[in-house]
Amino acid sequence: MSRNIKSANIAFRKHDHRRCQRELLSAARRVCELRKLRLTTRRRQVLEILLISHQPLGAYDILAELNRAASGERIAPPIVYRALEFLLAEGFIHRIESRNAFISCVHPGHLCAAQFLICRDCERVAELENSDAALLAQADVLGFAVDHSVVEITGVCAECQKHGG
Amino acid sequence: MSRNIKSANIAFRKHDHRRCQRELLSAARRVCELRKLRLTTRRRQVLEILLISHQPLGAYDILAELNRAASGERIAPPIVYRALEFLLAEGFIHRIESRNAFISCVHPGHLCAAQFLICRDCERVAELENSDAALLAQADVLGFAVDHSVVEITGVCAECQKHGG
DNA sequence: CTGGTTACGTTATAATATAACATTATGTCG
DNA sequence: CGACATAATGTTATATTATAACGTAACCAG
Repeated sequence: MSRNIKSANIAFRKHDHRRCQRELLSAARRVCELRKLRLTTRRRQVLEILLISHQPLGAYDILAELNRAASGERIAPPIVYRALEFLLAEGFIHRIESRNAFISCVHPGHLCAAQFLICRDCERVAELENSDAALLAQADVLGFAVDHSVVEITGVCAECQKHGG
Repeated sequence: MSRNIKSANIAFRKHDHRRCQRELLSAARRVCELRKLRLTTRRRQVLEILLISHQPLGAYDILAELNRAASGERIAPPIVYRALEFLLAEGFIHRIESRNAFISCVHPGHLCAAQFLICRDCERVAELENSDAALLAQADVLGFAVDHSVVEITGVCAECQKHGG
């Protein structure tokens, strides 16, 4: 559990983010190779944009970033949404439903049931990896076959509680 | 726990829904009276539409229903969104983030941390009342002050597993 | 090198949500 | 009562998020 909490906290801890970016990108490359999938330029670009920070971005933010980078081109929404769809399916990113936004996964390719702590002050998002045993047990009692879980907790992070007063 | 599971299951169990509707509506009335709030015609209409079933409805579905009922009037989106905002704030309904939809609460006014089991076959939604102790404990360890939680589990309900094969 | 498949590009539009401001209803206090 | 303050509703326009539909290009298996 302490490992999870530590890893969960990555967005909140100081770390060598250049390296973090590089590692997450090459992890994605490796996973794609293993799965015989194509991490095409577009897909990589979208992933790279999400890897710039550990914050969630809207599809149109990503779109704007793409269009800003590639001056001249005029990229349209479906391109971004298709790349996002791929990255989601392979577990390289997550969708934050309560924000209509997307965020890079800190355990790429695991297809884990992620849980998020979202600070409404600083907007940072921590990803926890724990699955919720109690809830899954309850689903099981009801005979409900779980596919996908969305767990998004909004509140104020420790740091903002100190600073914000 | 068995009580929760039972109540959770209301959308899935046969029950006297006329009565269920009446009870949930009068519960809302009582809560508003207690809190000195106005359950105006519009707000009541929107709640009634959501009480027609235990299924989630989109804002524009509700809008269409309002406009169909009141022939002649041409009600606009902000009216619906404002009523929804009120009903959400008072805990009479919930928002299902992963569907951009709204659903009546089976414990009106409790401001409970609801959790949902959403069947992707029959689209029915069960509301569980349990809060997730493990997750909250973990948030606590991180010093994160929880405000609001979104827990939405998608899968296939027991009934659809039998029928769908 | 050709036919099937996958990914990308383009246009248009659907679906969801809110800003901004005008109007009406409600409660309250002299 | 009646005038004010507040809350709620109504109206117009527009922002934001997402997808349908169809054509083109890239890839790769035989």
